[in-house]
Amino acid sequence: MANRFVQKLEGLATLSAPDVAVLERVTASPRDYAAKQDMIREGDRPGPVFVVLDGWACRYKILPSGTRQIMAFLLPGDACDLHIGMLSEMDHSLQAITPARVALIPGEEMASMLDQHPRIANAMYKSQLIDEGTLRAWIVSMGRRSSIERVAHLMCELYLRSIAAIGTPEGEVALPISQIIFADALGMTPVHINRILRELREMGAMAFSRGSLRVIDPIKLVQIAGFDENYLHRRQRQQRAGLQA
Amino acid sequence: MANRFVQKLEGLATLSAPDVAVLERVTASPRDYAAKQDMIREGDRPGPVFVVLDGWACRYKILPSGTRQIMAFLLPGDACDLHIGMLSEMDHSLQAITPARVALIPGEEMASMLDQHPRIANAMYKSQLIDEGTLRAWIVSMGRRSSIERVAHLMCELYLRSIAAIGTPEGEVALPISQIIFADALGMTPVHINRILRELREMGAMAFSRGSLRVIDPIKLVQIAGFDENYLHRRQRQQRAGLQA
DNA sequence: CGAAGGGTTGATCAATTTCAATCGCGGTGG
DNA sequence: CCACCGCGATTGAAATTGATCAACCCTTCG
Repeated sequence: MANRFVQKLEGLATLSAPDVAVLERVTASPRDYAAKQDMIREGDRPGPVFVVLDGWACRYKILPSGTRQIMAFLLPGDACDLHIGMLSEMDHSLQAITPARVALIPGEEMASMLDQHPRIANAMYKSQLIDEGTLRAWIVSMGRRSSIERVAHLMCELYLRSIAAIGTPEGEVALPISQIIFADALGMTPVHINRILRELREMGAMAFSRGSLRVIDPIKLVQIAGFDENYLHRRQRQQRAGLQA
Repeated sequence: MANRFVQKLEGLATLSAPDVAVLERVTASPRDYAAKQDMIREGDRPGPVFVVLDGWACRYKILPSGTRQIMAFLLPGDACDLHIGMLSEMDHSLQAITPARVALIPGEEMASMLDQHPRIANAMYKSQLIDEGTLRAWIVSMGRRSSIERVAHLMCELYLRSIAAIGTPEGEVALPISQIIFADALGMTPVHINRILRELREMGAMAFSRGSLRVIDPIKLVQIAGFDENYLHRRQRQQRAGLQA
């Protein structure tokens, strides 16, 4: 049974048996991180490429004021930048949110893999483009959406990404995220997140509680969020379970 | 005299004469865009890679409500994503802010150049990493900085980037940006931008007027912004004029 | 059993938007 | 040459959103 990383790349390009074998090899000895453990910190010299095989992680930055901003969530199968090693210093930190299993791929190994396996390179570049699009979508949310729209939008995104990554069974999706973490991701206070979640619940759009998201009225949720899934480029992928339906 | 793109890449890696020759060739027939003209729109099928040789451009997205969010500024020498052609649909638009001269490099030509000129590939990947870091820095600003900090931060960024791109003579830097565009980039209203600019002027930190930025007290400005230039990774580059002075 | 870390709620405060006018300048047609 | 127009800049006042401050609750875990 292939790991989440291999599964994800297979969804982005048609890989040969040798391609898969190489991917299996470079992810064969993953490292485990505890929840809240930093994988690498701002200011550190970057080394290997991080690939999350299981669990959730995030990119974040702490400001002088002590507040934190999360800039991205990494779900199973997601990787940090492929060329991370080219820079002399990390400009942000990576942290496990849940206990996580992470493959560390040395820069040279990554380079030769990209060089010798064009299909892998193709899938990984696509994946990176999608990550970048997600970054841009976050900017749009933070800049121009009200807090309820912002929360709804992130929920839509995580709902789809989580299903794509984990392949969840039914209407209820596990998002192992505290309200505090949502606050750090959305640039709001935990207090306000809490109130907005209540509002969304009372509107009958969705209910989030104890790490589990239940989408009650998908159409309403998408509408509130002004959500347009095109930035996730799911058309690139094989199977796709919808949010609209 | 090499164009801005070549100059920028030379700042990121040591290029050979053949490297430079190839770069000159692929940028030899640029296209001109008028101010406010779209280069490509959300939903369009991506084609060639865009490289801005002269003038300013931006990435943006229009929301259903009609508001606009700018996600990045492209200065002379800056390029859009190298692998843009891999996706089936643009998830945002590109627009010239000023009249701009732009090289369009076909995907195949780009691919073979990256393949055959490792130094160019190196420089371009570094450049892309820096662009991504800038994206993340914007998220941090939008999420966790007050409006005065946010404005000050963007001014610091554009001051340094503009000098790096254009090589400006003295204390006064040309930023061909209206207050409306700043508002669209910072997720604020033009009215509020105006008031914040006044405040920064009255504090004696900087003065922005008619497309020209004068940094009056660099230390004060950096302090207000909580600006840490590490995300621009200027250490990667050759010459560097400071903001701290 | 006690402590810690979320989660929840109310009351108040502050930042930013919204609405509404006015101003100024560069360009254009008469 | 000059009045007019359109767009960006500027300012004031009112309305709104979200943050802050302060409790208190609940569950988990050592």
